[in-house]
Amino acid sequence: MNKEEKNLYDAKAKIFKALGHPTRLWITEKLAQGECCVCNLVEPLNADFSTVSKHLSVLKEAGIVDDEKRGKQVYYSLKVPCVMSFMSCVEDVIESRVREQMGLLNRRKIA
Amino acid sequence: MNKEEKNLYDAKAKIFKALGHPTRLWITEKLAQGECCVCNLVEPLNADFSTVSKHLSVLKEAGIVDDEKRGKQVYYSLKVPCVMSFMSCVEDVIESRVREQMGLLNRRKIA
DNA sequence: TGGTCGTTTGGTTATATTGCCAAATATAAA
DNA sequence: TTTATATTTGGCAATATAACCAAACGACCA
Repeated sequence: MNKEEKNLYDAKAKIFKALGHPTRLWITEKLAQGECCVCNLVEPLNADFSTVSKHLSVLKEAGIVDDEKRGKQVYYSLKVPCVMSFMSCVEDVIESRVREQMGLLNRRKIA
Repeated sequence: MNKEEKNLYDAKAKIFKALGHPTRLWITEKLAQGECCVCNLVEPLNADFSTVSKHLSVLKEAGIVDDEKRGKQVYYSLKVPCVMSFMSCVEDVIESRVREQMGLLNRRKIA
């Protein structure tokens, strides 16, 4: 893996990393339904304003969301809708894990 | 966000997190081309055996890869091919970021 | 049985991430 | 201009992650 290749993998990993936090994932899905100001994210997340703001900046840094200041508020929006199309794959992974674990339980029952 | 919902987001985030490391991303793409034993990953990654093994266990924990012991070797394989279909989206994100940055450069040149 | 090869596990240290608080900034309203 | 509101930034403490080394494990071979 040369330096250039390494940079590409770093860049890709950054995007996955940005999505790799429950709060940021929630925000991403929320934004998939339409733009939203920070203030409307804070309450449902039950987190500090600064915490939400920092999560948003991680998503922005990764190129996943966009922000636009309008008046006193900053509106964030999902920049890359294709992110959402991956969610069903992610859910597949989870489902298959659940199924496996049930399988293990059943085998234990039988034994 | 109730407890059950929180668990779902944790589980989803875990999958993104697992992919959120350049080495693990590289491994994932490598496995997309076919199964591979640990020994064949160590050299190209230029990393310690134990390091690679730990990365693999993160991917396995997340449900992304499967392992199978055959003789002395352990073969890992990509369990969820749909992961790869997301890569093009990730590359889109990167490309759009690059394009933006070039835009900024040009504007600076003009100014 | 003993050796060794491929792999995993445990421990340690360095580094990164998270979440909260307080303070700074910016826009709008009084 | 002062005040209030929405957001970001900086700093700090707690926690998580990463990489390396050494040691343990398990399958095969002599």
